[in-house]
Amino acid sequence: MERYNFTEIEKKWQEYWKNARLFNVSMDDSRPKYYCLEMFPYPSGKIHMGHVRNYTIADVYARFKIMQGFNVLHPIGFDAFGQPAENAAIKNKSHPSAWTWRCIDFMRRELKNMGFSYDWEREVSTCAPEYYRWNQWIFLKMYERGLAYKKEALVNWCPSCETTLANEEVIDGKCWRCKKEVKQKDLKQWFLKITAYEERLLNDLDKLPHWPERVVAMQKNWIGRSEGVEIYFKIKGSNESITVFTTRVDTIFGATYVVLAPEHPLVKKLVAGKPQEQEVLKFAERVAKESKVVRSSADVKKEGVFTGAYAVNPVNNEEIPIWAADYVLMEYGSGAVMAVPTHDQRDFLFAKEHNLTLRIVIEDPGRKDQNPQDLAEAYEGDGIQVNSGQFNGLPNREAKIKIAAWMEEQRIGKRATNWRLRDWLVSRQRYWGTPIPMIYCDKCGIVPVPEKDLPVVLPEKAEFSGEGGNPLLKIKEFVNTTCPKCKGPARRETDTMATFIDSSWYFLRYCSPKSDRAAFDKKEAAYWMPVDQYIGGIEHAVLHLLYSRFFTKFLKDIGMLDLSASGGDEPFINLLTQGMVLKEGEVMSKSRGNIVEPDGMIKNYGADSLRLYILFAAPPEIEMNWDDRAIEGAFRFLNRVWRLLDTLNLKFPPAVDQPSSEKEKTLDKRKELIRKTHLTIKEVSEDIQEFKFNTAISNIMELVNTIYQNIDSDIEEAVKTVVLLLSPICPHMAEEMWQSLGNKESIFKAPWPRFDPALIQEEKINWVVQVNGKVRSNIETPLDIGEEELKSLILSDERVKTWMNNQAIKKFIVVPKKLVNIVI
RNA sequence: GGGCAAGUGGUGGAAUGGCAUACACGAUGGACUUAAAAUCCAUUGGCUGCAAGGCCGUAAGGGUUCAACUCCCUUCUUGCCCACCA
Repeated sequence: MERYNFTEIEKKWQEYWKNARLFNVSMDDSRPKYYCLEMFPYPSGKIHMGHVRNYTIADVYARFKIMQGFNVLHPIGFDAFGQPAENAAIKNKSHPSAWTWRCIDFMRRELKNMGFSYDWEREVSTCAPEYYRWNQWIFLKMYERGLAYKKEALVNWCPSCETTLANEEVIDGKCWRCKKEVKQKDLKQWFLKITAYEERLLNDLDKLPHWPERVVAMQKNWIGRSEGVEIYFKIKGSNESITVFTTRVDTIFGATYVVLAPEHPLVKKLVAGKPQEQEVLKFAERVAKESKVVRSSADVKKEGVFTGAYAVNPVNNEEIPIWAADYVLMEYGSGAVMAVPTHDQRDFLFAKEHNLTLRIVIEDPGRKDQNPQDLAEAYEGDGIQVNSGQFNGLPNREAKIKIAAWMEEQRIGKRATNWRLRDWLVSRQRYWGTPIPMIYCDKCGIVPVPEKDLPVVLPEKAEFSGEGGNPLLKIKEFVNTTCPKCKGPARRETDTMATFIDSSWYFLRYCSPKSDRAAFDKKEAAYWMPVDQYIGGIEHAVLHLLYSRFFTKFLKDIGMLDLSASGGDEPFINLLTQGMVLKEGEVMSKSRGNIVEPDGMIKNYGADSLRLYILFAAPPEIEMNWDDRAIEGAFRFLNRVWRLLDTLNLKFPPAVDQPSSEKEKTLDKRKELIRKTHLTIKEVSEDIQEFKFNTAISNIMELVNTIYQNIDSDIEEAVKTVVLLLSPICPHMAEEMWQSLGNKESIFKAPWPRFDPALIQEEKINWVVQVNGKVRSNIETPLDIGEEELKSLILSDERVKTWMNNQAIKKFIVVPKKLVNIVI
């Protein structure tokens, strides 16, 4: 037989799948549906090993589910808007559109070479007007409901990308894309009111038991709910008051000063006309210029100035100084805090620096009657209230509740919940994105583009010089328009949408990708949604996954999306976050020059070898280290499987007059092989179901090894099983072998094999015998042995006797069918 | 600073209370070959012993248990996330 010609075979079956429309699906109530989704790629030009790993995991699962009888939706598309295309256009003096579509063509071909089971008729690209039209439509729906709004705010500005960024896109004070430092800028920008959903986004995380815990933790962290009390401090000699938020109201009697963020609006008012005015304003100005990175680094010395004004602590009417300091952030809470230096480390450091009053109000149970001046650091633990008026003597946790209630009664405070989540800034001052469908009219103000006028098409003619900001600003035909209300002259919004909007609902578009009546067909979406299995990188744990959850809830609320089948409003039921692919412990990157190209691997070893290797090397969730030599091992294994066909075809019927001892031996071998075959079906099915592909593969390898060890018995059933079990992982070779085994239809029309529990039963038990917990012997017994019989058998074992050395048995522990431990 | 995850042969990893190192990669030796490739066979945690065997061994230390890579505590290291969040 000819050797395994993967190039030819892989091409043959990819053609076959396409022509037979094997993976093109439609609604079918006779079978359970299964929606298997991977995070669609940004078309940067080439697929990389990260994509290969992500999509191979998904593909194995999709094919596995097909064979299990599910109606499997497994789509792909391209997240095609975004800045790299624009940068490439500037660099190559071309157009982002041309660049993007070229990249898409290239990547599509590469994906096809991998043999993924996509329904290619559902492919979407977010940069097509048929797609982004619905971004605009959803935006308008949000605008109608007050969830899209424009406001002037201090926003994150990346000077190098020349655009604004969402909070989620600022990592360590730097731009997530170009890693340059982000500046703060006062701009009027479009926001989506994701905070209107904060409570649901938080609480519904508990309805996602099949999400990785750390993703849930990261989202909880990001939404950042904290409960506490808002307290109102009157300002001495003024009608104004300062609102502060605290989670430690039990320390209120220890508040010895109040601190405002330097940019707090009250600061200017407080210092007006005071001797401190110049100093304070200068300080505020200096802090405002500081970047987020500098300001938020924890080891920086806390700086601040006294405003000259005093506040009144409402619980004891004490007058305490008001300071402005850089360690208080305007973005969080009310931009003002009550400072309790004895019980908050930041306040402690600041108070020490500026010689402010310290008063202990919660006693450290380990150090009673301490002098506050002797403290080396703030005590943030629990204890008993002291110096706290009528609350003295209470444990602080109890006091916390009582003080809050009392303050509400006295109307000097109110229980409050604070959230870290901010509204989503979606305006981008870039060309290559969805135009925000809004019009500015001098007479009518902000006017939304009427639905019938959608899409607002991105004009083709634009110049990409890289200078002078957004190219859309310079396109007169685009900017100048008429007001839909008064028909007078008006201007279009030139900001485009953040591309994370595109990916916040693409999984819905896949359900009916061609629909020109709606973003998605309600019936189709009701059938396919929610996504049963979502697979992608951990880097989207907050951004994309949070935004998609928000969009899904919104679309359900406006009656677009019917998720009654799943009883919730979450888009993704199961989530798998795959690990990265590394080379020698480092991320593959151009600058490091350590990129392994999937294309080259396909050429040398075939897609099946690549798929097999990438799954075998490590469990999907953890990072894997690429090893050029190990993929050869995968290739060798596939050849070893392939050669089984030779063995089968060369087989002669067994000689009739075999000696009886030989016959028995053959029978034994056959039994052994059947047992191993059924055991492997069981193990591999369980492993694939749980994404344990590496052990699934090692189990298949063991079965292949067993076949070779019993090569002179009847191996046909075992070989057939190997081919079936391997088919989701190495689909091309499996199809070819399946055909060689005499099957006329695709292996993916065949049912997933089942095991017979009776056949995997062991005929004997091999007991592990321990003496004092150490393995000392092995004993074989029939299945139905009684405990007494077992005991006497074991105690008569020579090795056991030696180790027991006639000592009395203290305990005799039997683990059924496995192990015995004799304690002496 | 807080949170989460992980640490097992030369390497990737397996075992999640019950024979630690399955399955591979690599290495060494051998068979086949004029030779090479491919393939096949054997060995492959450490120490010790002629051998049978014994002892040690899952980052370090302690604990629970008849039994611990697995559970608990302490420490160290690495990775990720969050972070002057009041």
